[in-house]
Amino acid sequence: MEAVTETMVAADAREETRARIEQAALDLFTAQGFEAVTIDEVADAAGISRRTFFRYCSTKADAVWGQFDGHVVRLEGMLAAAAADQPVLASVYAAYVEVNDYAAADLPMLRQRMRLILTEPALLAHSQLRYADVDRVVAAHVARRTGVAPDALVPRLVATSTRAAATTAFELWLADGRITLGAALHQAFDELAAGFPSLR
Amino acid sequence: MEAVTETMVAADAREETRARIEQAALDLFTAQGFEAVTIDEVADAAGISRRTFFRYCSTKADAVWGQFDGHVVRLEGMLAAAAADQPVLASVYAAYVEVNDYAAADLPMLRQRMRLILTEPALLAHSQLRYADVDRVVAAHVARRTGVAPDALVPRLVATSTRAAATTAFELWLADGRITLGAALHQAFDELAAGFPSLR
DNA sequence: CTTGCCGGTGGCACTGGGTGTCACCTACGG
DNA sequence: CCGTAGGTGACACCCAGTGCCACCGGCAAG
Repeated sequence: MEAVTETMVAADAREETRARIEQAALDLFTAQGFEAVTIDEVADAAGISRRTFFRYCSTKADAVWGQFDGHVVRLEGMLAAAAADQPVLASVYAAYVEVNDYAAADLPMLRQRMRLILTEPALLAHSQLRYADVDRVVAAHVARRTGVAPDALVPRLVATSTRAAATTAFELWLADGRITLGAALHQAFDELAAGFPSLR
Repeated sequence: MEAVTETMVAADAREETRARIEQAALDLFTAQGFEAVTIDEVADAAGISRRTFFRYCSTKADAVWGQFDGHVVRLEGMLAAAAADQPVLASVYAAYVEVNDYAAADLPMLRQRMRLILTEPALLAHSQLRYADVDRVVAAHVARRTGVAPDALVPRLVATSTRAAATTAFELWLADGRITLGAALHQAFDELAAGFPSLR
């Protein structure tokens, strides 16, 4: 952090550091495995101290999640803006597809990130905490639209099973290099919403 | 560990120690919270050393899971023994209900365990690793019965979403003191299998 | 009875994630 | 020129988890 910050406002420098940490973490974790890399190594690669790493990422696992909070916020906004006459399940379906509509340039990094999250046990475990936020947002939406409590069966079930569908779509997208993420999401949601027609 | 083992075979003593660790862990975690309790405290309460704790539980989180491996094995057996003419989804449904058919005497401890797992963030995260085993078993069953690969969309999706349904049922059972665990499971699976009819 | 093996245990030291504290430095307004 | 505030690094600390070794009990062979 020397010449880089010269002509930079503080917020920009912060964002730039954040991105450098994330890239260093993704690369090191991909190359050597999540457990095999220490935080000191990530911090060194990002040109900061160990202590500063924890000021940007509250957890080692957090380093791979990027701006996931913004992701959740965008999903929440889409759900809130959904047409009132649209079926609830369809609105969740559409919001999941839209929030995961990445630009082509972002796909390689997304692949790297999701491969780590779904492959490394520690990151898979941690993902449950991040996805819990998503579930709360979806459950609140379903509850609002159906007039029941957010912790009732149907809102919770819709939230967890639609997220399960999205996760499955990501797994499929990662394993099969040909299918589009959007196509995988559509397949998974169609199966789920119809009660698994292909099993009858 | 002195007089207790007098008339005991080694395996019995081991099992008795295991149960003591589990009870101590559940009680301490419930009373003070998972993070606030150190392993030394659990070990002391169970009358063993810290090092021995890790010979029984590979992780602090593992202490609350009891004989979950046996659970998974039983589920696998039920799925393997399912009638060939039964619809696949129904066989998964039935196996989940049957494997969670606890004796009344076991319910308090199950409640304590599940409340911790669903309430404590660290345990919720860890649960993902345990449930991954369940998912593999279910996906393998669905794959076998439908003649596709275990990592194809439908087997994975059935596995993750049925587990989501089971988890939701547990949450409902915990929150609502009146409903039976079996009834909650039935409600959740019925919604899921029919594609959320209550939303139409 | 003694010797030697063997499984379970405890003690100890070490690595690594995460936190609290403090000193420093730099940019800013007075 | 001074004072303050926010970001940073260094250090000390706690705790989860691991490797290693020494010990102690039982048990079979001699």
